[in-house]
Parts: sequence; C-alpha cells; structure tokens
Amino acid sequence: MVSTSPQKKPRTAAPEVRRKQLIDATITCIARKGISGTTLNAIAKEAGLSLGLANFHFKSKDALLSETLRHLATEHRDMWLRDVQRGDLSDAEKLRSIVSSQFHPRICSRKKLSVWFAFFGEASHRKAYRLNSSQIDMERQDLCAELCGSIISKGEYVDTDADQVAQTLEGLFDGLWLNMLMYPAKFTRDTAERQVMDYLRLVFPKHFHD
Amino acid sequence: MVSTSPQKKPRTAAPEVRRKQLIDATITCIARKGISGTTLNAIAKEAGLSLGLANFHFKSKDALLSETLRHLATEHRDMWLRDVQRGDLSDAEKLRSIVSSQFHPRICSRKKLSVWFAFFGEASHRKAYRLNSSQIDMERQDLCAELCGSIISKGEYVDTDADQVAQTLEGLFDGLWLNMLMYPAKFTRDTAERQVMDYLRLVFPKHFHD
DNA sequence: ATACTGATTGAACAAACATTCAATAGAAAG
DNA sequence: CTTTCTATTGAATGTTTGTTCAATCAGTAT
Repeated sequence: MVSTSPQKKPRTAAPEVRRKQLIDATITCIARKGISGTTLNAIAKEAGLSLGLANFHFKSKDALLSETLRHLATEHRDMWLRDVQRGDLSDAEKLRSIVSSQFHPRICSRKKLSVWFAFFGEASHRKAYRLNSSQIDMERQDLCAELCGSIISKGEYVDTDADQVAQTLEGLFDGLWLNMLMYPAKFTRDTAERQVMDYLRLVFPKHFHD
Repeated sequence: MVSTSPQKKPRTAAPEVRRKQLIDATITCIARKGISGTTLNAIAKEAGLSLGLANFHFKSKDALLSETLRHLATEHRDMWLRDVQRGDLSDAEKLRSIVSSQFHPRICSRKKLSVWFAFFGEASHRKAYRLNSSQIDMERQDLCAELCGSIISKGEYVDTDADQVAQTLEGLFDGLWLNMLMYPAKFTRDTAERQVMDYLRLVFPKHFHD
C-alpha cells in the first residue's frame, strides 16, 4: 500500500469519470436553476472540480448541455429496450413494460423531469436538442404502434387503429410527465402509470384485465 | 379632423397600447430564440420601439415575461369559459367545447406552443411562472371533473371515476401540445382533437357517438 | 531519478446584457 | 403662446459569464 490509500482520492481521474461527474452536476444545476440560470462556474462547483475542466472535457458549454440531454435520452431508452428484447414476454407484457419504464423512479424523478422540460422548452429553436431526443421518441412510438398492431390483429379488435393508439399513448406519456412536474401532489408516478394502464384496458379489454 | 390624420401615426401612445405591443413582440422573440435568447434589445426592435421603453412600461424584464405568460393563460381561459357559461349547452357539449378550445388555431399555433413550453421549462424553479398558469389549469381540470361527474351519474356509467378521466384529459391536452410542437408533421391540431374525442367516445360511448 | 504525457487550475479577457438616467419631444392644459 | 406633464430615446454603466491559456501538478514509463 504505497499510493492506493483508500483515504485520499487521487487528484486526477479518467476523462470518462470526469465527464460523468460534470453531466451529473449539470443535471443537478439545471433542475435547480434552469438552463439559463446554469453557469459553468456553478456546474464546476457542484461537481467539486475547477472551472477550466468543463471546457477541457467538453468542447463548449453547449456541447456539455447537448451531451447531458443525450445521457438522459439514452438512459431512458436502455430501460424500455431491455424488456422489449426479451423473447419470453407477450406483446401486451412488452407494452406494459414500456409504460412501467416511462414512470420508473430512476427515469422520472422530480429532478430529471425538471431537466427534460428545460430541454423541451429550448427544443423548438435548437436543432441539436431536438435531434438527440426525437429519434429515440420516434423509435419508441413506432415500437408501440407495432405492438398495438399485433395485439389488434390477434385480438380481433375492429375499429381500432394501431397508430392512433400509439400516438395517444405518446401524448399521455409526455402530458402526465408535465403534470407530475407541475402538480406533484395530484400527479404521482403511481397514479400516472395507473391512468395509462386504465386507458389500455379500455382499448384492449381482453389483454389488459384486472 | 385636426390631428387624427390616418397616414402618420403619432409618436406617443397610451401605455396599454405599448404594453400590448411589447407583449406581442416578446411572444415572437421567445418563439424564435427561447427565453434565454430573448433580450430586451431584440424585443424593442421587434416591437419597433426603443430599448428604454421596456423598462419604462414594465418594472423589469422579468415582469415583462411574467405578464406575457399571464396574457397567454388569460387568452386561453377566456376561450373555454365563454362556451361553458352558455346555458343552452349540455354537459357533453361543454366538454367538447373545452377540447376544441384547447386546439383552437388562435391558442395553439406553433408560435404560441413554443412560448408555452419555454415557460414550462422554467416553471419548476420560478414560482411566478407556476402561479400564473397553474391556477387556471386547475380551474379547468376541476371544471372537467365536474362535467364528467355529471355525465357519469346521468349516463349510469359504472366503474368510471370522474377525477381520473379529468386527469387523463389534462395529460392528453399537455402531451398532445408537446407532440404538436416537436413533430408538427405527425401531430396536427385536427388529429390531436380527434384523438381526445376518440378517448371520450371510449369512456362515454352513449354521449359522444361519432 | 528523469523525462514525458495528459489532467488540472484559476486568473485574465472580451462579449453580451439588464438597468439607469439625463435629456428631449410632443401632446394637453392653461 | 406658454407651461406642464408624460412618453420616449439611447448612450453609459456595472455585472455576469463563456472561453482561453500559460503555468502547475501527478501519475507512468524509461
């Protein structure tokens, strides 16, 4: 035990570690003060690092923000993709998994919801923000439409359009997120998930009973 | 006709006129560049007025932003309140009116949706933004719940909870707005309104047929 | 030890911006 | 016409903040 004393941490670390640290600090800062109120100084202080490091590990503040959004989007995607790729689940079970992922504590904590909507608020005039998340959103919506189509044909549901149901689901996902952020007392993760499942029960009564 | 020549406009105008001009310009600027990218200089130029006027007619930039949000919220509220207060409409017709208002061109143009979500993005850390819109949102949700409750009892719908339907409606409203903003090709005003009505048809089949 | 590489620091710089304010213009009142 | 009052202007100010960079430090290999 020469230099690896567990008490004092080394002054330097791998770039990936620092990048993760900075992204986490960025999430915290945006949740606290919004995008416009988040300065590199505040991020560095939150991460326990010095000012210059942000620009050393990221090209610019804008790049750091973009990669923070990408981090959130990827984390979310990884969650619903895991269950969907399992071969032992039925279409209805996969759909339920996607709903559960949407309201998983790790994904839609109050802190992260703040950050999501901070980015949504800037997405209409920042192409970079849109590209990072819209591709993943569309991927999920196409997947939902596919699962719904399969359920419709197997369950012989007439007058039910898979794309329409998928779009309504997507709307519910985002809308319930926003309401959870704005009215946490009235909209919780549990009630939100239950509401989406109630909708699915209404549309596919044979597949989502209880 | 001494001084009211219609050709040249007077150099000065009533404060309310200027305030309206500045609020309209603020909406345009936020839609174009977001809240953080909107400067008093840009607002003044867009309004065709000089820099100092913004601080003369509003206490501060923040006050101007707050009043812009209040303007949007009030405009929206006035729209659905008009039909709901009519005595000749049934509960179901009133509910349909609220849905129509939500997706009225005047309310949810692309420009105004941009501004709404710009404010939502900052609402989690700005109490003033939350107060301006949340009270009105809650008022609408309570109204929807009331209408749903009335429809449920008159229509003898069992196993249907008015509050739950109202919450799902609120979620759909906000979520479809966001999707219209992000994916204008896939989500239009018409398809959004149809989706909400399809949901109501599913929940209250006797009251919302085709 | 010595040299080398890459991470780290924070002071310095320049641009952007909200706000102030003294001066001006123009309408209304006398 | 003269006075008064209010709206209007834009230059000046002070602060904030992203970015740069020269110097320093810490591990690692030779």
